[in-house]
This record gives sequence, structure tokens and C-alpha cells, in this order.
Amino acid sequence: MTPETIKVACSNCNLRELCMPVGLNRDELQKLDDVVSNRRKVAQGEPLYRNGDPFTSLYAIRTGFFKTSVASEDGREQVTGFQMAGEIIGLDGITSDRHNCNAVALEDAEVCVMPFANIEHLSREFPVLQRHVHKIMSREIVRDQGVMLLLGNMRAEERLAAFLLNLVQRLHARGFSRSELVLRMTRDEIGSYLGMKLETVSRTFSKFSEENIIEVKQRWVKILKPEALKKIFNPDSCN
Amino acid sequence: MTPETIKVACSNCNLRELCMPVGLNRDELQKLDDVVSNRRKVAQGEPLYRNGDPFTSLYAIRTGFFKTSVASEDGREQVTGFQMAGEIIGLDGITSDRHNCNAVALEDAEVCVMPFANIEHLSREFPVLQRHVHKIMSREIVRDQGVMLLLGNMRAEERLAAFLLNLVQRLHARGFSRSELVLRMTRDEIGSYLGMKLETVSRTFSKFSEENIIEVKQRWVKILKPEALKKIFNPDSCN
DNA sequence: CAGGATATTTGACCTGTATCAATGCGCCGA
DNA sequence: TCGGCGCATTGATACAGGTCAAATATCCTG
Repeated sequence: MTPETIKVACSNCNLRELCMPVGLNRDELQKLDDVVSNRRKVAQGEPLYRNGDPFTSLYAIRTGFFKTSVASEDGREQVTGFQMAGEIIGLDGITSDRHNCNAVALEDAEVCVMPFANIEHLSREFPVLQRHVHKIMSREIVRDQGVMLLLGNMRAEERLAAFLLNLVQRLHARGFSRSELVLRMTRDEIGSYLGMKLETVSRTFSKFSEENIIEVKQRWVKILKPEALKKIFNPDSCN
Repeated sequence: MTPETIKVACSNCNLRELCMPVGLNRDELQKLDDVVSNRRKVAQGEPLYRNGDPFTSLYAIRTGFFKTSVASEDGREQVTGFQMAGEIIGLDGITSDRHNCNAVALEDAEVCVMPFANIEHLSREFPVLQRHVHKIMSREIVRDQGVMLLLGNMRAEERLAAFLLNLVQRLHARGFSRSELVLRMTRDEIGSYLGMKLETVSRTFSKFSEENIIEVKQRWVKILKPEALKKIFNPDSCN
């Protein structure tokens, strides 16, 4: 094991097409290495941070899978997102210098720790990085608004179809299959994200399965008819 | 009309405790004046920007009331927020250099136009401003996640109670009554925001009214028992 | 000031999803 | 290899909120 493989380095990370370094040139990439202070492993089921924790850093996911969630004061949990390799989490903490949600690893994971002070410092020097940070935050806002549309307007089948299409699309961007996936989350967590009960999630999976749109076996899912899913998600896009 | 009243100037804007200038000192405030290129009036019902419009600027609301909304491809609209004086809109446009939602004035309004290039330029010079911009974006993310919790987990009464409490709290921060308000949006728009049908919104208003928690007459609402609303919104906070 | 368009309220009924409950599957540790 | 436990599936039933419809109130315009 050479020092290079141990040292934190965006400049030779294989996620650089998906993660913070998007669009940076070689020089800027070198500089970005300084932003990442170290890596941190998070075991399955363990929190990366919790609601109320002091905010210091953003995290770039190297490996593994996370969920973020908020809770109402009487304990109801809402999953606000599922994050995979190359995605940035922790943005919720900037407003109040404390985290405003929980981030829990759904499988053993490793993240790059990027102290936010470093990010701010460097993005004053590099407009490209500054712009990139702004885009990441804005993208999260747009994503959240898409979830609102889902939760506010769509029916169970539409929600699940949208969810599956979104997941598989993101996985495909990471080199995985376009049609097969292994869910890292429980039916309950899917339900929490989609605003439905776990039984409804299960029933909807079964329904899609009966209609030969997908094949399901517990956490393993194969998408047989992606167009059918798209049509459910967006009735107008038929043909 | 003196030149001063026409010239755009954060340094003597009466919203400076609520808007972009929060926490800036006199010097920084002077600089911030340069960020605002001009003002723009938007008549009731008119869009400030539309989904797909090129993104150039953020907007600080000086007067008036806006709604932002996204739409699914088959035309269903989801209101993603209501914005009032001192709030910043347009953040949705940063990711893709095009706006990703619609912003429509619900009453005659005036906004300060802040070209995003200016904001980025100046926030490279002033860490305080940089931090402030980041906080504004992060706050929007946290707000959106709160809406997800609302849409995913709460029942109609809880949603409307939360909505009213939030509105009246923001209005109070702007010097308005803590208990009386005039809704600037229709039942349909409230319903779209809260993920329920206009009839349900109306019924829920009537229910609160029968229980003497509020008094309603069309758009005019008086909150008689704020604690009762809080209790509905969060069953655990009772006493 | 009249008249039509728009927004709101209210009622009756229906449906999608929640709830409650039982069974089944699969993984992990002893 | 065998329990045991967490997760998933499936069924039966209930209910919150949606849908459809009609009456009423308000606002704008000519």
C-alpha cells in the first residue's frame, strides 16, 4: 500500500466525475485536496451526525449509502433523502451552525471530511469552486422541491415508480446496472421517504410485480419495463 | 422625491434586519449596495420568473407577497412556498443556470434585483457576506425538509395549524399582529402547498372556527387560541 | 349599480391508503 | 443445524380526505 492510496486526494479519486471536483482543472484539483481534512468510516446503522450536533464540515460520500431524516417533536420520522457515493451531505448544518437532521449509514460507509471553513476559504480564491458549492446547494433545494411535488400531488404508485427510476438512474451514473438494484433501505424507510406506510410500499411492489413491470425479491429489484414505470410516474409521457 | 429615495440602497432600507444585510457592518453594507442593480415592480398575478427562464439574479422582496411553485409534466402544480418582505427568492436557478420553479406575485410587489455574479464577486471579498449567502441557502434546505415532514407525516389539521403559526410568526417579525392576518393566497394555493384539496382546507378552517380556535372570514383570520394550534401541530407540547 | 366571473363554503358520497392482524421468509449467532 | 428475530407480505376492515355538486359570498368591470 503506497502512501498515495492512503492519503486523501481528490486529484486521483475515482469519484471525481460525480463529486466536488466536477469541472475543476488539474491545479484546482490539487488545491481541493487541501479541503479534505481526512476520511471517516461509519459502520452500518451508525450516525455520521445527528440533529443538534455542532456543524463543522460537509461530507463527500466515498463508499456506502446514507439516509437523512428529520423528526417532529412527537417522534414521527421523515426520511428526507437517500445518498450514495459522490454525493455531498451536511448542508443542513450551515444555517444554524448545528445539524438540522440525522445522517445514518445504511451500510458500512466511508466519507471525506471537508471542514466548511476550508471550503469557504478556498472558494474565495477559486471562483470555479465557489460556483460549484453554490450549485450543489441549489441542486439540493431543487431536489427537495421535487420531493414536495411527489408528496403533495402523487399517488402511491406514482411515488414508488418515481423513487425506483430515480434510484436506478443514480446507480447507473455510478456504473451499476440500469435495471437491477439492491435496496439498501427497509420498506419502512422507503415509506417514510415517500409519505406512505410500509404495508402500502409492499403492496405497491407486489402490484408492479403482478403486472410484470418489475421483479422483486425482498431487497432485490429488477426493472423489467422501465417505460411502464415512466408512464405511471408521468401519465402524459406515454409514447 | 429626492435622489436618495429612488436610489437602491441596502444601507438605509428598513428591511435590513430581515434581508441580506443581516450582521453586516456599515462598511459592508455600503458595499452591498453595489450588489443590487435595480428594483423591479411585479404586478399581482404576474411572474417574477418562470420555470426555464435563464437565471441571472436573486431577488430580495421589498414589498408584496409571492408564491413559488413547481409543476409535474402532466400539469399538476405544487406550491413550494410563500415569500414575504425581506426574503430572498431565486436560489432554485443556480444549479442549472435556469430557474426551476415559478415565482408569482400574489399582490403588487417590488423586489431588489441582485445579479448573482455581483453576489459571488462580493462574497469573495467579504467572508461575512459569503457566510450569509451560504446560510440563506442552507436555511432554504432546512425549510424544505420541514415541509417534507409536514407533507409526509401530518394530518390535515396539523398541516393547517403549522401553516397558520408559521405565517403569523413571520408576519409578526415584520411588525404585524401576532394574532390577526389577511391571507394573500387562495384556498386552492394553501391546499397545493399543504398537499390537500381546497375543500379540505375550507373544512379545516371551519372546524377550527367552530372550536373557537380561530375566527375566519374569507381571507381574514384571527387566531384566538394560539396554544390550541400549537397543540394540534405538536400533540406532545401540551403544557 | 348590475351582472358575471371567481372564490368559498357546505353537503353527500366514494376511494385510496392507513390500521390491525396474522403469516412467511431469511439471516445470524449459538 | 436450529431457533429466534427483524423484515416483508398479505388479508380484512376503517376512516381521512378526495370527489362531485350545489349554494353563497365577493370582487371586478362596464
